[in-house]
Amino acid sequence: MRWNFRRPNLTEDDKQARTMADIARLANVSTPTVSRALSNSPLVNEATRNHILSVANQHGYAVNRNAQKLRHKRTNTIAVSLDFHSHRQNHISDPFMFDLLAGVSEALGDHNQDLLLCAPNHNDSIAFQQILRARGADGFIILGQGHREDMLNSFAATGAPIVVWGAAADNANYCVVGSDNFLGGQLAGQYFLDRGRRHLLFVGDTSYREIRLRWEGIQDIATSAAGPVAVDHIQLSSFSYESAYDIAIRYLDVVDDFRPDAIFAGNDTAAMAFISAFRAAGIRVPEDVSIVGYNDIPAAGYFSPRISTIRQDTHKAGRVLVSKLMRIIDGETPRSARIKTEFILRDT
Amino acid sequence: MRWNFRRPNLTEDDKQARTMADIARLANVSTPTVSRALSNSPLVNEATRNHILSVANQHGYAVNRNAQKLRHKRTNTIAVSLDFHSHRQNHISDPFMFDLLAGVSEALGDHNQDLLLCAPNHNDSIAFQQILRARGADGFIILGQGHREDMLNSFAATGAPIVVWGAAADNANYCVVGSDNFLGGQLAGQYFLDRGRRHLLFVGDTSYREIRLRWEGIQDIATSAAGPVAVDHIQLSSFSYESAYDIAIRYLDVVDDFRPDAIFAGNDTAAMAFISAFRAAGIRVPEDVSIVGYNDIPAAGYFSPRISTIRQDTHKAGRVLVSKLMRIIDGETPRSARIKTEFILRDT
DNA sequence: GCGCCAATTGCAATCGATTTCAATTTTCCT
DNA sequence: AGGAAAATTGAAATCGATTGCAATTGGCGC
Repeated sequence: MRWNFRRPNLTEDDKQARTMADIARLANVSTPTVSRALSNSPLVNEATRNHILSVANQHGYAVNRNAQKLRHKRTNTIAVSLDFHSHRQNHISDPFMFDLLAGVSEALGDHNQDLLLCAPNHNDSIAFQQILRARGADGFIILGQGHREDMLNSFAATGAPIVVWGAAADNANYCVVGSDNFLGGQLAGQYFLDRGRRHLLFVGDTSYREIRLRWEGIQDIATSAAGPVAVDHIQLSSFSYESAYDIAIRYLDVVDDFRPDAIFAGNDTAAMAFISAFRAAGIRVPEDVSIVGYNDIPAAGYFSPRISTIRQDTHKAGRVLVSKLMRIIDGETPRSARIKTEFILRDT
Repeated sequence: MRWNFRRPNLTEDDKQARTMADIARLANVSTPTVSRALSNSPLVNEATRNHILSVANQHGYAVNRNAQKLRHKRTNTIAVSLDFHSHRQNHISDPFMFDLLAGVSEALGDHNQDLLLCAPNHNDSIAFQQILRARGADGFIILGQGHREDMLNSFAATGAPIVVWGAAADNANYCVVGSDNFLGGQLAGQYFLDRGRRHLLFVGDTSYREIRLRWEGIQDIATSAAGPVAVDHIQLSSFSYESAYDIAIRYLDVVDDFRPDAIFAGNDTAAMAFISAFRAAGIRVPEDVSIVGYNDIPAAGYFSPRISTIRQDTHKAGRVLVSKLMRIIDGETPRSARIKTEFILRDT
């Protein structure tokens, strides 16, 4: 029983100083007074408080969070749902989610909230409901791409405090924070037009709303441009490099009438795959084809050629998600938000 | 107050069915009976249990976990410490930690444990102790590179149930799970020798024990080889691509007597940086120089050239970390473990 | 019909904190 | 000095579950 080992250099009293009652006894006061002292209540005399605090410190006392949560009916815990499984299944290798999680973790720390990390097995809201009902957390931050929107709507309709990373549907009744995907598409489109490109190609899985918005952004720029601009689209079904590479090769085989001079990829990995495939086919990048990715993953900066891309401020995103959720828990109904999205010019 | 919204299609009773007492009243039994029914105690009559279960289900009842934890003095929660801050600061872009976290998350789920994600501000054990004392978790899984080993030793000495990802020091009194770094180094070294390479260069920050072991592994192979084999070393101080690239360039400038014909990099990102720098200097890879990385990040597979590397089974790692910790919590003292480490042959 | 044992069930105490309210002491003013 | 008001403190109830022990019921053998 290694963990019952007791540090040798502490006083006899210490072994029992685990509860508030212990501290109270040691400090010659009652439990309520200890409680008040520890929570900085103005009701307790300063001298008394200092005494209690020093006793508590000496004994390395920490308030039992479970008792506290039970009594307060508030957990100061936020559940973060991250679908590792589909992340793996879709071969998403972008470190994007990790950065987002880091931002959320940091922001929750600033708000003194604990982070309960959940990986929902099924994409239904029952598991979520249970966590709330069991008072395991006060609210939810839902990360990961491609949520069942109807599920989230009904979950939010129960009054559950949630914020969701992604792109908001028009009928969403919950708070969504995400990149400005439409703008991202416009930025890429404008860049292409500025370079005189006229045959644009969008590569990405438009069954995801976020990706679809990127597509719509580039279409928007194309239609409002002076002169004719074509926008084609290749559907992707996986986020993996290999899959994108295969699709690029197949595309080159099949299509011989239309040859794009600019490609906007839904993510950087796909952009790299297309560059490799095109180069293998003797098409020069960026001379023959301009390429823009999305997310600005580290590899985008050191791929050869260095990939121009759309960057979103992930750290800020985490912060915004948390602050929105805290406001929801406090009774407000903050609006959905889009975070800053910028074009990163590199070689392609 | 959006979250006080009540679903309209439920019965009147429902609004009060939040506690065990509510369910007891609705089922015409006492609270202890409900408790026993829900925990599948053999003490309760089967018919009674079924009735109670159906009532509880109907009302979407979930046991209050905080009350339960308080009473049981066991939280069924594992704290996972992940130092996002130093991760960012060191510009670690490998998705390695994310994969590890995914594995841990999945394994904890299988063990019915909740995952409390902590990002310790200071690298001292006080914050950890507090979590244990406050009964926020039953044990710790510590991820991330470069822990203060003395800190972990003293933490473990208090009897805290912990497992640590990394490489074990000889005097470590806690359970460590990690890649077989020494073997990884040997594998890389053997590969080089098999190709007839004689001037090996190790690139990595040997102040990390894990990295140092990789270095020692390749040295081991070199010294036991037939004939003379040189092993040089370049110290890295950051995990970023840019930093490694700069160091590679500087190295090429300074050194003109010794020209390595094989490079083993402490991580794939550094391997890519060195390849780029060497190629920019007109050195051919893999013709003039063989290169092996570590971790097998996705980019290693689609960098050009595709990078040979050492892969560790991250998912397995998460599983092992968790099972070791559960055993520690159950009173055993499992031994440290190394997980499978294999050489991945690609172009370099 | 009676006593005994096994099977169910409920009462009350408990886990460790917080909060209401009452009790006590101090302070301060006239 | 007298007394109201303010400042401290503690007793007891409470949060929502679990468990030891006692109480009730039914079954069975004789």
